Amino acid sequence: MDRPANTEASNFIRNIIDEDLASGKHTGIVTRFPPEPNGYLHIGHAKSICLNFGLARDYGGRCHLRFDDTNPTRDYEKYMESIMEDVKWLGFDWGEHLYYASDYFDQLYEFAIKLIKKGKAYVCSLSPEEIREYRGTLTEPGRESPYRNRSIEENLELFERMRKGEFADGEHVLRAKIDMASPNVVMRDPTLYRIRHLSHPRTGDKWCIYPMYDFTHCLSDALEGITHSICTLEFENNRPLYEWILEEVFDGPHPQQIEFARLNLSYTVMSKRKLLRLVEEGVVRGWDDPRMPTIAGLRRRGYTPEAIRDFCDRIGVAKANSMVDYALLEHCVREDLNARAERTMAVLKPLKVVITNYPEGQVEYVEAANHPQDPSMGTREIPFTREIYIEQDDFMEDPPKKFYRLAPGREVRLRFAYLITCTDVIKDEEGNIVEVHCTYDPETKGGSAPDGRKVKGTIHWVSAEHSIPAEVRLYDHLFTEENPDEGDFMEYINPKSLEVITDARVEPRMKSVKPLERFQFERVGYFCVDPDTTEDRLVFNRTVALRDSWAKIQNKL
RNA sequence: UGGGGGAUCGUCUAACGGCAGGACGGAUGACUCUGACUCAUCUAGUCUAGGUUCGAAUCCUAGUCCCCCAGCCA
Repeated sequence: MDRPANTEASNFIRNIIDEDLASGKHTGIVTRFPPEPNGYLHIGHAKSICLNFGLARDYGGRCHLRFDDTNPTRDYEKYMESIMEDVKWLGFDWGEHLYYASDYFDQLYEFAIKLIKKGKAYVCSLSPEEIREYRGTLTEPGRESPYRNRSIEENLELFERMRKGEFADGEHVLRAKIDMASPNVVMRDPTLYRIRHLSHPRTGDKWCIYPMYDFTHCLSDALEGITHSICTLEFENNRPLYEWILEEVFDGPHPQQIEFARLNLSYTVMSKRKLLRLVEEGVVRGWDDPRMPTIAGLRRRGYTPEAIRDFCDRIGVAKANSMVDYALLEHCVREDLNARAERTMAVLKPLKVVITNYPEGQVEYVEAANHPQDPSMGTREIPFTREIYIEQDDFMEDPPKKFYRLAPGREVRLRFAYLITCTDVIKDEEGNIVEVHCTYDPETKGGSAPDGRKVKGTIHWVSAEHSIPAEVRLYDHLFTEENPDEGDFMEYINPKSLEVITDARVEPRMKSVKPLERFQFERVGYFCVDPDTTEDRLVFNRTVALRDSWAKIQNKL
């Protein structure tokens, strides 16, 4: 069911690669996906993953997975596994090319020494506050550190003593000697190494000095032979530094940094910090809550890797900040699931229907196609009985003109079963409809009338006796605002983002489903079996509702 | 009133001096044992003002608006 990748899609990065290949600058390409393992991957990362791995695939190159673990952070390891799982689940393979920035610490240290020896780096003993003051502002140049002109020998000795652990955190840093008057503040003698007496999840206590991102990233790219180092827009200011470092210390070919706009999706937030807050403050049930834009959340919600990849192909790659409509993601998953999801009938909000002329105790089975366009998916037998459930929304006592479902005196088709006509409406003391009585036409088994009469409406149903109960979780946007980042996002949390239905009824065949299996509940939507499902409790997540043109008509009435 | 980027239908994105195209959304209709799917038609755009040119989204000039940068985070 795999759709071929859209390799035609043109974007500015492909144009650059095409030129590099045509000019002979490169004979092949190498990209990388370099997450910092301090959070779960989200749909924004998926854009980067699809871009980097997709480029490697389409140009016959390779893409590395590199954990950017430069900062000694305790919980790096707990995220690494989920990141690898998510990348694999999305359908990408880094093969042998799994790397860790921390693997380069030895080489990075040597590069730092080389820089010092060239007189292009120095140990600065200003305090963090002083460094900030000396840096100047966006409109005023910075001032040179009083330690800027230490001798190479002194710098070498100090840096060595930093490495040996002779100083406390914050006492000294290694800085590049560039230009304190640069209009680009990134170039005002940026910090390259800082002291951190912390053990690193991968290098343990070997180091107490750790390189900064700017120093690590360009050299890691170069060491791995990356040709095109693709990152997001906020690193544009860092590109001159990326190039400066390589120019000063790296002898081989230099990777080219290219920046693109990160993904923004309407009605959601994407920053790790904000997603973490949602988890920590209990707004959602965890990183894999089906309302989260995380890969784990989307997976639990029932999204397929194919749908996510298709989405990433369709949104394109450019440099302009943009906000993609959530409806596009929904379109992609509907398109994929329409083709591959087995159909079944489920009644979310049951209304009992008694077919008064159907023999009590009788059970017969009707045959139903598992997919209307794909006969290879087979058929199933569904029990039909005197008492059934239909959707409350499929009955109206006093229907408007365009309503063509069940109503007093109206005939509709029960999907795959019989034509029934409503004869009575039963209400409780408060006037609520509790039951509907109908008669069926025994000549219409299977759903068509021998006399050729047409019925406009077809509704879904389940046997009252044979159907089994299920919990169904309906989801809506997590935020009420299209752009929750404008203002305090916590104020825009959608109180109705989750609706739990505990008394839905599903076909008896659903007894044996497995977590993450996906179905289309006919006329309702696409649903996925939640891992909360147990032997005696079925739980479904609504991935996305079917398009509903009746709802649109209703809105206009 | 520093520097770096960006601006094309409502949204996302193509067009590299030569017919502004696609997708999503929206609208209308056809089909239909899912008001689904599918199909058809329609909708709607080059930030502004000048200039160069036979011809400008594209080149030039001047504006406007938006984003990023002052972590020993990435």
